[in-house]
Amino acid sequence: MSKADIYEVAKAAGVSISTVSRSFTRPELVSAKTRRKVLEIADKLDFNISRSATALKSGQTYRVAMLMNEEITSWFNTQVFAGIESIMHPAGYDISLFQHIDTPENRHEFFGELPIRRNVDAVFVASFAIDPHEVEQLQRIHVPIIGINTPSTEGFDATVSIDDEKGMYTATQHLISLGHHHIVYPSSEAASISSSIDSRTRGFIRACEDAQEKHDLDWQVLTVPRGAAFADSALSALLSLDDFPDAICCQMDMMAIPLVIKLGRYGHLTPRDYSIIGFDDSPNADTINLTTMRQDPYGMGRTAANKALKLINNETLATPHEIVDAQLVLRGTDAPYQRPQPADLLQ
Amino acid sequence: MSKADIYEVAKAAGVSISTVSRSFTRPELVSAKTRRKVLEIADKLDFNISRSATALKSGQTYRVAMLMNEEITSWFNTQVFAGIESIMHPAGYDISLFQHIDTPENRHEFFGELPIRRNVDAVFVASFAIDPHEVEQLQRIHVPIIGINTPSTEGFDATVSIDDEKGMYTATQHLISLGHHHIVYPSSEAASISSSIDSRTRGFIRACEDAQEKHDLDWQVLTVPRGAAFADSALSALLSLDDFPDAICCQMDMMAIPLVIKLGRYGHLTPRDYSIIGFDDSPNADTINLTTMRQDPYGMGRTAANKALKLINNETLATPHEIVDAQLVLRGTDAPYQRPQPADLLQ
DNA sequence: TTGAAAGCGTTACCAG
DNA sequence: CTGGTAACGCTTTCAA
Repeated sequence: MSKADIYEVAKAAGVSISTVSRSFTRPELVSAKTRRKVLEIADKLDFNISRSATALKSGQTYRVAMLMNEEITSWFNTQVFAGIESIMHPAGYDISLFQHIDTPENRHEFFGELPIRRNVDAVFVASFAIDPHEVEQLQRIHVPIIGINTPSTEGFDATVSIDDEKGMYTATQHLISLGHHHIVYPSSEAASISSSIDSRTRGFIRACEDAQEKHDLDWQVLTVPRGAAFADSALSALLSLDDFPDAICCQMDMMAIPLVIKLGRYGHLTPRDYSIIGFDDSPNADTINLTTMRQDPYGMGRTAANKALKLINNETLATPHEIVDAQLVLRGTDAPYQRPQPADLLQ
Repeated sequence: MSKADIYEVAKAAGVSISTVSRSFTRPELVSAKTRRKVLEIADKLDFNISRSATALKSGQTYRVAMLMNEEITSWFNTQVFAGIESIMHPAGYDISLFQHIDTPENRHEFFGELPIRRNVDAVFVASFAIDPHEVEQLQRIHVPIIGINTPSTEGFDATVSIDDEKGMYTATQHLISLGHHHIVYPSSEAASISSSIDSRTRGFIRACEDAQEKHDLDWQVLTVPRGAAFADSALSALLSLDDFPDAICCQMDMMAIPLVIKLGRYGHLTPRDYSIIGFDDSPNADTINLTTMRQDPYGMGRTAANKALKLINNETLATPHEIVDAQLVLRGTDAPYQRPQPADLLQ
């Protein structure tokens, strides 16, 4: 009694397979009575339309690919994925995930084989720089390519990006306008391929350079190795500075949050002793009261997905390429500059 | 020149479509020279085997469903998903996600329509209680059903679960053995359907009851409303207690982390003034040095996926149902009980 | 409103 | 090792 096919359903309902098919996919073409009967029998026989067959017949795959740097478990990737999913799933699409597309081996394998060729209806590329050659390769699959936080729009049918550079420029400016002079930017080493992280660094540098003369700044980028312990590396680098800075500008909240907590253990309290600003507004940023630049990767995923749906549907996009700004979220880790006071007076 | 089909490739390569097909899926059956030529031409013509057609032909869908409570963005869900993905993707499967399967509307819709019927090769059910009727419904799709942290193994072909109750029993025992007497368990209200959260509460209660007489305990479960602000609710409930507890036992790290940080602002410092233990070992637990019970949802996802693959392959599982224990991770938020001292002596 | 039949792109059997 | 061909389960004209 298991796995009845469309013929059995048709027979049991006393109709043709055409009618069974229509009862599911174009119910309006079938009389209410027939349809009800068909659906009822189908349910009894555990029957349902096969997506594979539908896909084959229609030429669509009802599947989209999502390429990402690193793991889906990172905050940013999860949020973008969830945003895309929230649009694509109800529209009948599954997401085929390709993680770690930023490692040389995976890149080579992926772009060499192009396993998604003819097997997805659209491709999302989240947050990594694919080089011109790879964009070309991707285009050969002849489906819409949608970028999220890609460094360039070149070769993409649509993109959504936050302006990382401008966002970090704003963050830095905020610290400068609070009167801080000694500003450090702890930065984990750039990935092998340029990513949005680098744009942020540029934003910091540009803001400092622009304000340099007027504000007599002492600023620096403090580069630490990538890896799981990057925040601890930054911490120790910070502590080993001759003068502890009066402001710290962070690449991301995942850098800022551990710093706030652990610097506290070494007697450096924010906002009393220094200001610090993060980037992302990721979980726990509000818990520690972190002032930060907010971005909305979930929303970007939704935007990207909506564009993809239109593109799949052969519609033309009014604005294929969108840039959104990060928002300054003022909380409790920033304060106007105050001349440092002898430690024993602080009690 | 776009989207060549298998016939064009065959013609261009001077072979039959059978050979083209075999060159991709059973290369060992084709001579090296022929294969190389076919692959080369296929690449030139942007051709690749269609998964939809393969799926149709083979009767498999190369798709699995994953049902989850709430959103994929939660730490637990993301980890389980990533674990499943890490096994299923290389094996050629996509994951079709069904979120919020715990809300009445979604449940009704999902189990009524059973949209995955005949459309997935396996179903993963993560961390929610489906009632007996729903298990029955699910079984009607005639594919393996694998549970992750389901409250019962009934109706599942395989399950992996952590023993939430035992884990929390252990956590509670640890606090008791440190000499704490006044222990509070802040708990967000149970979801509409029973989940692993409830097991943890039971573990706490049982541990307290078991130790009650011998240790003269004063324990309580402090229930607060669910929702985004559950940690703040717990915080204020805690602060409004007549006597502040000397130990806090938390449902999960997401409760413990904000509490540690925010209680600090109100002058309650751990481990000086109270011990606190979390559950999960989620991100930032180590940053704040939280003593907690570790679970490994990523690993559970992998285990579940491996079971699924075997089941799909009609193999029998030696141990279909596995239970793993949470591990006590001792860090810095627990200490032996000390009689509270007058506040002014603490400076 | 319904039915018959062709065809979507594979795979697998059977020949050669 | 390679080719011909039927069949997988559906959708979609075209006719009735």
